[in-house]
Amino acid sequence: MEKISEFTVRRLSNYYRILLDLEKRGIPTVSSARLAELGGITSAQVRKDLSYFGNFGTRGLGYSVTELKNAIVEILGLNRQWTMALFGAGSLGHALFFHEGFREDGFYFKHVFDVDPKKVGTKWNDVDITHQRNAEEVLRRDPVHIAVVATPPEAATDIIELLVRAGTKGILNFAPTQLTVPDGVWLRNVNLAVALESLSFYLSM
Amino acid sequence: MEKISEFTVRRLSNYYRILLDLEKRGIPTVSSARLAELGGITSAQVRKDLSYFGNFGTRGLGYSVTELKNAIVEILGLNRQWTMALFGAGSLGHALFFHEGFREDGFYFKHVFDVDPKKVGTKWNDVDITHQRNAEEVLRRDPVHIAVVATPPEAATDIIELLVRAGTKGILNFAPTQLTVPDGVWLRNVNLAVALESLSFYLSM
DNA sequence: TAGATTGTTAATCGATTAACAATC
DNA sequence: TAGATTGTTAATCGATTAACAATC
Repeated sequence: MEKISEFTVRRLSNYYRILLDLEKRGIPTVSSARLAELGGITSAQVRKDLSYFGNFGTRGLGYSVTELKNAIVEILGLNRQWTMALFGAGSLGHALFFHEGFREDGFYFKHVFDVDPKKVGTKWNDVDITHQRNAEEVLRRDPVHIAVVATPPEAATDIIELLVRAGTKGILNFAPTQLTVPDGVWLRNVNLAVALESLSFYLSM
Repeated sequence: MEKISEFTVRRLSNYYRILLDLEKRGIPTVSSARLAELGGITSAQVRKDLSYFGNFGTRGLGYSVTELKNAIVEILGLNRQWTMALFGAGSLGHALFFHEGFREDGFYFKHVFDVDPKKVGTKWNDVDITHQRNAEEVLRRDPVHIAVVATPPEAATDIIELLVRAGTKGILNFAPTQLTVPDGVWLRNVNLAVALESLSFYLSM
């Protein structure tokens, strides 16, 4: 397979959400031009993105909403369950754990780790909050696909190292810490401050 | 001023955080090569990014950590207070409201809006939670620089419209809704599902 | 001075867009 | 068939990197 850029993958996520909405509204087909309009991009971009993965449309007619949605579900790997472990049971961790959209997409939390003795031993839904010192052992015994790091920045580096040792292959990091991972491990950073600072930059102009 | 890309602005945010850390560790100077190493990019990229805004270094010696940090603070507009309004007092809104890093950077919430009668009338710290139907009036009387939207996706479109009417110029949107704003209004989207779907895509390969 | 490192220009790389033959 | 729209190639645009003169 030709190398797929992160840009393309992010747009696929967007097409997926747009198609879900069209399907809910009972719209049977969509053209690349309409999909582009709804996504705020060009129709050439839409067709180019899809062309990496196959031919999903019909010339003259466009795309079947349901078929294209199902194809993107396959491409993004959303046709199965993804297990996750949460590090950090603070307010951000809480928001992520209880975020409806994740479970609907097939992502669900199996483990929660924290260092706060007041939290360790309690439960969120039916998931125990475990002390972080046991995380490596727990994840070796009962691995997850993805770890979500929502701890203070100082804690993130150690957590990444234990995750690599435990064999976790996907990491979503919310801590504003520069992290590196070996080949074969996928790391995505979400930095809330960066988005705000981009606004303050453009608002200052 | 030459047009500055969003890529450059995001890297400036990163340089800022790296420089804060170097300063805290008492390191007086840094070269573009070292800054690049810490940020996981190339030294040419660092020098190019900075060159849009001025000459901050000394040939042969590199950059003064404190001076460069202060210069970036100016560039990003972090040398002042930014007022914000939060829409949606759910668990994500709660996490954002109580997020330490924002206030440290000069961003703070002045208003919180929600539609839940159980929440309206209560307070977070010293900020009243107000019914969303009064948001436009409140924001006209007491405007903010930035609105943060952490509501269900169905609510986002109406909120964006009221914000535009109220004259709010910066919007940080967490709702997975395709939104458009007129010229002069800056919108940034943060979509948590997109980051996870990018992981599931690459993990599926 | 000699070594180090910036600031900037030119070259490269990769992503987006335009254009159009294929075809429903 | 005629009009519409895909899939793909080539052209364009913009971002990154290499290279190096300037200079501390």
